[in-house]
Amino acid sequence: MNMENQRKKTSGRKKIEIKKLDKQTSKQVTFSKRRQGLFKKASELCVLCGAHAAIVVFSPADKLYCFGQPNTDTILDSYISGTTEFGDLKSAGNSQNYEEYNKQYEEALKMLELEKKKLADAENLARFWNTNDWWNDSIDYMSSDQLEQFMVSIYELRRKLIEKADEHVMKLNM
Amino acid sequence: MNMENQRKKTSGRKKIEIKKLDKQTSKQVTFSKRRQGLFKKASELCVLCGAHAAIVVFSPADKLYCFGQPNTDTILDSYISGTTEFGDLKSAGNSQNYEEYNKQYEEALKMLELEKKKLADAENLARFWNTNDWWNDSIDYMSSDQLEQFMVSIYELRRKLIEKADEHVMKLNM
DNA sequence: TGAGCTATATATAATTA
DNA sequence: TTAATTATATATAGCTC
Repeated sequence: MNMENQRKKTSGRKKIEIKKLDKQTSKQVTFSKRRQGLFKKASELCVLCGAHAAIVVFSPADKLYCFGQPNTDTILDSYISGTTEFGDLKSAGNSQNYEEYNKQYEEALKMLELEKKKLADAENLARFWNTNDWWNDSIDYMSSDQLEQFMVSIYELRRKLIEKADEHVMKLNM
Repeated sequence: MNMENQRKKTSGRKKIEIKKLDKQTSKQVTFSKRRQGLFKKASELCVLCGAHAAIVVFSPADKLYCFGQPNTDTILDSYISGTTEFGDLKSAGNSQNYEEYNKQYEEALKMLELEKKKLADAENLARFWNTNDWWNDSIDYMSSDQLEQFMVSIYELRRKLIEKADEHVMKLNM
C-alpha cells in the first residue's frame, strides 16, 4: 500500500572488475563470501561427479582455510605421491629440488600417519555426531513414507556399524 | 524454418539436486564444466582479495587437475609445513592446537548448518538419506572409541525414530 | 569431445538492520 | 561484526550441432 515499497531498496549487485580490491574491509567481506562459495562449489562438484578434491586457501591476512573431500590430507597425499614420481621433471620446472620435495613428502606422510593414529578428523566427526541434533530434529518434518525410508537407511547404517564394530572387536548389543 | 521458432529454443537450465549423477556422460560433462567454473572462482578470489590458493581435483576417472596461485606446490608446501608443525604439537597432546585445528571443523559445521536449512524440506531430506553415503564412508575413519560414541548416537536416534514411528502408527521391526 | 545456445538457477555487490 | 535483503551478474543444465 505504502508507496515506499515501490522504491528499489538497493541498487543491487553491480558488475565489478576482477582486480585487486583496495578497501581493506570490502576485501575481507568479499573474501569471506567468495571462499564460502568456492567451498560450496567444490563440495557440489564432488557430490555430483564423485570427484575428490582439496582446496587450501590463505586469506589476505594469511589465515589458513581448507576443504577436502573426503579430507584435505588424503587428497594432498595422493597429489604429492603422484607428482613425486616426476620429481626430476618437476625440479626442473619448479624452484624446488627433488630432495627437498621428497623430504616434505616424507614429512607429509609422517603427518598423515600421525593423523590417522589420532584420527583427528574422526574426532571432529564424533563431536559432530554427538553435539548436533539436526537429524533428530529433521525427522519431525518427514511424512510416514519418508520416515519409513529413512529408517531403512538407518537400519542399513546400523548393520554396517555392527559389521565395523566387529572388526574392532568391540562388544556391542544394539 | 517457420516463424514459430520464436518459441523457447530450450527449456533452459533446470534445478538439480546435489546428489551423485548416475549417467556417466553427464557426469563427465558436468565435471568438466564445473571444474572450469571452480578454477575461475578460485582465480577471482585470489585476484580480488590478494589471497593465495591451491586446488587439487581428481576427476571421476581419477585424472588429476590442479590450480595454484601463485602455483600449486608453493601453496601446498606452506600448508604442509604449517600443519606438520601442528601435527607434532598435536602428538604431544596440546589441546590448544586441537582447538585451532577445529576451525576447519567449524567451517564444515557452518556449511552443514546451511544445508540443514535447505533440507528443512522433508522431501529432499528423505532423498538425501537414501542417496548419500558419506556417513557410511565416514565410519571408516573412526577409532574404536569414536565408533562406540557414534553408535550410542545412532542408538539414540533409532530410539527416537521408533518413538516417532509410533506416532505414525507404523509397524517396525528394528 | 568439445563448442555454442538459451532459459533459469545461483552467487554475490551493495546496502540496511 | 554477523546477518538479511534485493537487484543484478554469473554459472550452468539441457540441447543442438
